[in-house]
Amino acid sequence: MSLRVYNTLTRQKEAFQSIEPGKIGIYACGITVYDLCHIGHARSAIVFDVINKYLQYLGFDVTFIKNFTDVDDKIIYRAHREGCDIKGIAEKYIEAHNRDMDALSVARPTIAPRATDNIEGMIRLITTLFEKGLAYDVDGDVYYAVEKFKGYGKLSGRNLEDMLAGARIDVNEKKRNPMDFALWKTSKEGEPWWDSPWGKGRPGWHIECSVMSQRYLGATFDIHGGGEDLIFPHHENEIAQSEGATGKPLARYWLHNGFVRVNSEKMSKSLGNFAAIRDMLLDYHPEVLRLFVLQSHYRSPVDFSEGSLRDARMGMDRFYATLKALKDVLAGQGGTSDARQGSLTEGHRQVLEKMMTLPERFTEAMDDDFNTARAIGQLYDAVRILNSYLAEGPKEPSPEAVYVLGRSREILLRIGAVLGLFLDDPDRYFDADRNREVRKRGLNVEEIEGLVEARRLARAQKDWKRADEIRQALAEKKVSLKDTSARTVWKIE
RNA sequence: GGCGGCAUAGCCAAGUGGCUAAGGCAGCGGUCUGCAAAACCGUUAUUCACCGGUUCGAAUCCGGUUGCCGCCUCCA
Repeated sequence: MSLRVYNTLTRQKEAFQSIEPGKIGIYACGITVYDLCHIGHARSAIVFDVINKYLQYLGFDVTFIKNFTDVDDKIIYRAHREGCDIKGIAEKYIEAHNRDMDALSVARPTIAPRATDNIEGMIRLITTLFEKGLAYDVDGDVYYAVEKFKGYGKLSGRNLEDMLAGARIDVNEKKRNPMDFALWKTSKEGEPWWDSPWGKGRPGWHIECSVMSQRYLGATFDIHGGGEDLIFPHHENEIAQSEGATGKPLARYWLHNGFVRVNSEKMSKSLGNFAAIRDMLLDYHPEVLRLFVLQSHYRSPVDFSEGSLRDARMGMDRFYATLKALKDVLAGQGGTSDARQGSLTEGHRQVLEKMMTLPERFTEAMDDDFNTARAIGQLYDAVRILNSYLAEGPKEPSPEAVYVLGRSREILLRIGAVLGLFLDDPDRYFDADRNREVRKRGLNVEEIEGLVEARRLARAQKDWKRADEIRQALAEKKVSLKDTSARTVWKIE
């Protein structure tokens, strides 16, 4: 089986074939840099990060372009409010964006171009559109004449008549058709401006993506992606601009991720349920966020809530508990073994063979339109197999077991890396998790450890009643204890 | 008003024509444990919103009904 992807343009899954063998160009619409990134940005970024990494895992040489739109009404407004220029706002939020993305283990794009570095290209493209009769200017504003582009509406599945029937379109006397959109706008007093054949002005919203995608990936490239809300008007307009100018298809496959909701309602500023990535990361390990996102298919809507994230945390704990067990067993053995695959006895061999089918089951899931949810199901299966194997084996693992566990861990980590999971050290993961949970619940580490110590003394005297009272008291604070032969470890439920 | 999507166990969520309807969380029974926790084993949907139809065969295709949601305006 080979890769199939759902193409918004054709509304069906198609066999994926790159334009150039072994190479893939992806353009993902980045953010407009006027505010902190929220979990909707996080979802989109994580989804396309996994797509990027998976294509690389398949052996493709991927060029991944994600832009910053750094000139726009909202940025101008923000700059006015904060008393600085748009460059200052852009720098601030690009830096914040990069920090958030790094924290989420989202790989940096191959190139992250900025709109304001491509003004000349925009002017050239608009000039071409003029030459093709697709653009017109009115008092320094330039519009795209959508009626002149016959494919207009093909991506979003609309036609101009239907859209005009909807009454929510700006009345703008300057436009020949209400659906025409701005390519270039006259700059008002106090707004940033660039010289152009149409006077001092600034670009419209969609033009930058047409220019930058063509600059870095050519007239036609493999994959264009973004959130589903960009289908219309943004991507529709990009198609009109790019294809209108070049006469060639802009992208072969259009991929769009579904929306994020918060507590079952749409995330919006007016509802006050905007969750910044930065704030979420105070409460959850970044991989908990990734796991949560990847547990649903990328095109389905996803609902963030405390409960759903708690479940994701439980799942992530399960993975890391196994990784910790593997780490501990292998550390005790120096991680090496003389055993060989061919000489393994029955039980060991079966476990290793199951583990060795994991990559192929993973690929099968991912090849089906990046079905990360199914892929994660396979990882849980693998974890259960390993836990069972660990539970059955003797305390001191045999060289065979060390070999099997070592190989298994490699496989797990290699696949996890494609999803951006299992990148942390298990001990660090649990330490950080405990600190976060203690802080979130306003608990006191010294107090908990004092009680744990008191219980240890009680247990040493076989005062089970006292020991159980302490356990009960801690349990009420959601602190669970685990007695091991050496010591008692605790964790927040 | 136009366009589109979704409806699978208590919750989350795969599966989109045919083996026993993945997996996670929660629950229950067991093993382990002083008691627990974790882990493991077993168990939890004869059924996929509802009604028709196509088919040897449908959760999966078609038509209708109901409910929820998104886009059509800035938006990942």
